[in-house]
Amino acid sequence: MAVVEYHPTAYRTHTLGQIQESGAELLATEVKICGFMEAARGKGKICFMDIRDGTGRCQIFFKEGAVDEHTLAQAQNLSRESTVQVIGMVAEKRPPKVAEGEPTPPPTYEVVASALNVITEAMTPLPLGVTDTVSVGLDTRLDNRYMDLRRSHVSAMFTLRSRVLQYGREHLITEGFKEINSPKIIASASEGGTNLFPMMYFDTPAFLSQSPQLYKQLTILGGMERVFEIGPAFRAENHDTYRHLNEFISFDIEGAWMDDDDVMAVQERMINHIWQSVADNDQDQIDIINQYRISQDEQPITVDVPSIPFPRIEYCDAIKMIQDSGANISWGDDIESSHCDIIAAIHPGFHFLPRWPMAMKPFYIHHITGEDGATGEQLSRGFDLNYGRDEMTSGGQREHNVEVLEENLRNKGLDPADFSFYTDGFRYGAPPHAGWGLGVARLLMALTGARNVRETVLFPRDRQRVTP
RNA sequence: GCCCGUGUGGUGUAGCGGUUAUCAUGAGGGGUUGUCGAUCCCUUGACCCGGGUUCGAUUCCCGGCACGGGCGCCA
Repeated sequence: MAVVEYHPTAYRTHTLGQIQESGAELLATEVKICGFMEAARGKGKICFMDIRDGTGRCQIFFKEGAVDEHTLAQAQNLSRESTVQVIGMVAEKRPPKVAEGEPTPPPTYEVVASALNVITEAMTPLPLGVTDTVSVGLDTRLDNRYMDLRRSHVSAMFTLRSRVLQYGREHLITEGFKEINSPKIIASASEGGTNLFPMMYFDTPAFLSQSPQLYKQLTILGGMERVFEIGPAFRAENHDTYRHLNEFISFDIEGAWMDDDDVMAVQERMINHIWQSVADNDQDQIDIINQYRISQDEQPITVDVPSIPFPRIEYCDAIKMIQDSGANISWGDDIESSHCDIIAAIHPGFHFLPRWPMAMKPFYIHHITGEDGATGEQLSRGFDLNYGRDEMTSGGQREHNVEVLEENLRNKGLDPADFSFYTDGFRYGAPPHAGWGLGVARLLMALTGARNVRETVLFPRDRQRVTP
């Protein structure tokens, strides 16, 4: 992971993180620092102020004599979450009293203030307390996300989200994938099936894209070999669950000269790399989340790097597994949430579900004629990746033969003519190819133990919420 | 969209056909303190909206709105 360097800015010479990390070298150095005022203790001749910036926390010590009376009073009466700029000297903090026999903790650092500049004063009361021990409802948190984000475990969640995307990118680049951006305003349904959000594109009716699928494929037809995209997808579905949003970030790949097994292998290598990198670099963020979880009487989470290959449970075997447990399901039925619970009881971690019936998969999924399931019906080269009961990914080998593609479209009740912008791309030489789309928010849920996808999305969009 | 449940200070909660409506956290004031989940004292602030039943509704009933859980569908 790259080393981060914070250069001085117009407002500060050092970050609070730098003061804690390099306090020993900075002793007796004058620094200018900024932050949100988290807590102020002391009403007499002294005041201890904890401030927080995006890199860490620091205690500021105000004392009579070092600052004038007005400054001391200002520090003592400042409302929580006000933003301040402080000038002072770095000093070693007096160690806290430790019980007999306890080891002395390593030195920490503070700033002895000589000047305080209140940048903006926070209104009171706060819509939710940043450091309060009371729990806050999700709706209140989302309505006031700017304040919720100041809470350390929430901040840790989005730091991890950034890292997960970074490690995912990193891995795919090492396997030769190039990052692309496909249009989100489209003229027609890209897959059929789900409901799209209609919109007006000047005078032309258009839609928000539900998936980059067809565009990824066009880049493969264009010879780009291996591509990935991390971008939004929009679905106008009336679902209302812990794992659905109407706008979500889809992490997609597509690769030429590959089949479904090949891209499953890419995916498990990528997830393994992400988990391994988080375990190596980001335990501090996991610790912050765990500290909060413990305060809420929840089990702490551990980053268990999943070993590869992940288990593969073919559709036919999954149906058998579900039937054996006593549930009522027949070949050709969808595997529903309650069925996923049955599989998850046996395979609690990541597992692939390959070889679904062709009838249940979209038109662009490839099938090998004669590759039939238990009841003699055509299987596809489509697969899912689940973590526990939750679907993370849908993917597969794509159909590269234009005649078969058009036949598939007709079989799904779609008119090939509506897809000519896409099917025409297959008429001039087409490589076999495969890919998948992964829900980033769901992957974060798997990593962090979040039980609601809204925890892993900054400003979620669901049926009831378009704001903030 | 369907089924079930819940709406009480800023936040999170307890509770009840007639209460001084509980507790925590916060906010305001003060005391003490090189503090560090600071602490102690005082003060402050709430029953989602509309209709009905009732002598009386925050409590019961109906409707609305909002939220939570489950399901369908999906990533």
